[in-house]
Amino acid sequence: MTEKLIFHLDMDQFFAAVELLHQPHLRGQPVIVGGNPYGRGIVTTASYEARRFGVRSGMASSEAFRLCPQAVFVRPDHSKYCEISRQIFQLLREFTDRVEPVSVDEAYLDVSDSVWREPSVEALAMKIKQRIRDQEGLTATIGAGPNRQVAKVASGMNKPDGFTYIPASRVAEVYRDMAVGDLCGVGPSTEKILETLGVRTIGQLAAFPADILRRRLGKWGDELVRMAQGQGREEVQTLDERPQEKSMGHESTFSEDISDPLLLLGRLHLLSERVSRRLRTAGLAGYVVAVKIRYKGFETVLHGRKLQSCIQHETDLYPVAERLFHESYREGRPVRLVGVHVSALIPTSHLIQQELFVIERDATDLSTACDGIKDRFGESAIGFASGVFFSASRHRPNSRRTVFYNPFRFNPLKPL
DNA sequence: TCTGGGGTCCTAGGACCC
DNA sequence: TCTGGGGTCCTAGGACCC
Repeated sequence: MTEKLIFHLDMDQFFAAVELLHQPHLRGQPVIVGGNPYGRGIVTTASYEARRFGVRSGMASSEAFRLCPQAVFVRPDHSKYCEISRQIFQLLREFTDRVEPVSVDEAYLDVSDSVWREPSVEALAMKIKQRIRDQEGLTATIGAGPNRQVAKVASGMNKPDGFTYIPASRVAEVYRDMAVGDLCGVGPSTEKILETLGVRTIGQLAAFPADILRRRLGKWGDELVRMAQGQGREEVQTLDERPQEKSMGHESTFSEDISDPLLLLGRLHLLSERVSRRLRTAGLAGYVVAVKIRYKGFETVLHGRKLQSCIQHETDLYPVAERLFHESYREGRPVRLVGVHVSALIPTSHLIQQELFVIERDATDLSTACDGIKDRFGESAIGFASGVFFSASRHRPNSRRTVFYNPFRFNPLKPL
């Protein structure tokens, strides 16, 4: 059996790059795609110019603004990114039919069968990068290796617009002095645990006794050692092969903390509607409902329950969410976020036995009618009265337009 | 400084049954 | 009256990823 060759492709500063394509006059300036710097948003993507000021994705927008007050803040426009992403994935399938999307801007490609048509691994990677540049005007970084984990580490080594190939024979040498945090799956918490064991580099991790690690990290300990030794999954799953979703949910953070149960329930109602609409679109129903409440101070509680029969419509989902909310909400405490999640999903086509899936005829008719209106006029065109309060205030007429929050240009939120 | 929203996977404790 | 041990299911929470 010949060795596999996996590519990990990562678009460079994708959201920011797309914004720069649409607004070329912003080139060379620090651009931050993310939430309102005066509100509770976070940075989704920072351009490389903004990163020079220490701005990182995941950081609070307010913090990013403090670090880089001259930055141009742009509200994310996901429909724009999805469209370009779709075109890129289509292009990738010209090189191999084994493409696995990880997110809008990331994919694994199994190029084991196509690389032989090219003079080298690098030549194939350059060809793919060039195609993306020609067609979309965007740059990508590619990492190559014998499996997904190695390819992923490789793509992280040389960004942006880079290419790195780590053949199996060179993994140990390349990994030896790299930080354990460079492995995908090792976050701050695992890194801290490893540090207490005296493990800082991937080389040290590869030689660490697996049984000690297993005691501290469970199964994950074994997996980590294997990853550090350069082993990993080789298979790439195309969209058709991808397993069905396991859970679906929506949550939303208030611009200010709220402790009025009626307002909290109003938002829960709106979220229940959105979740059930997605369930219907996907042809799924779920047995487990959970409500999430994040209080002021970030303390988060999740309260859920498995139901006798599975549900799909908001007329079934919301009452359950409401009950769960009343069971767990600590009266009077300010809340920053609420969420509704449905899991233990099953395709409705599998529900042949009538008793397992009792749908009220009225609920179906109502949902179908609402879905039709939303399809034609948009998501906020119709909703339950208790949810509309937020719906109306959130969806301002110009909310689809890119908004500059930068106070030196235009600040719709706070006078200087 | 103060932390979005969409997910997946794993663990641990308690209930319950045999 | 006190007490096992294994297995499964449910629930809550945490770590991590993009």
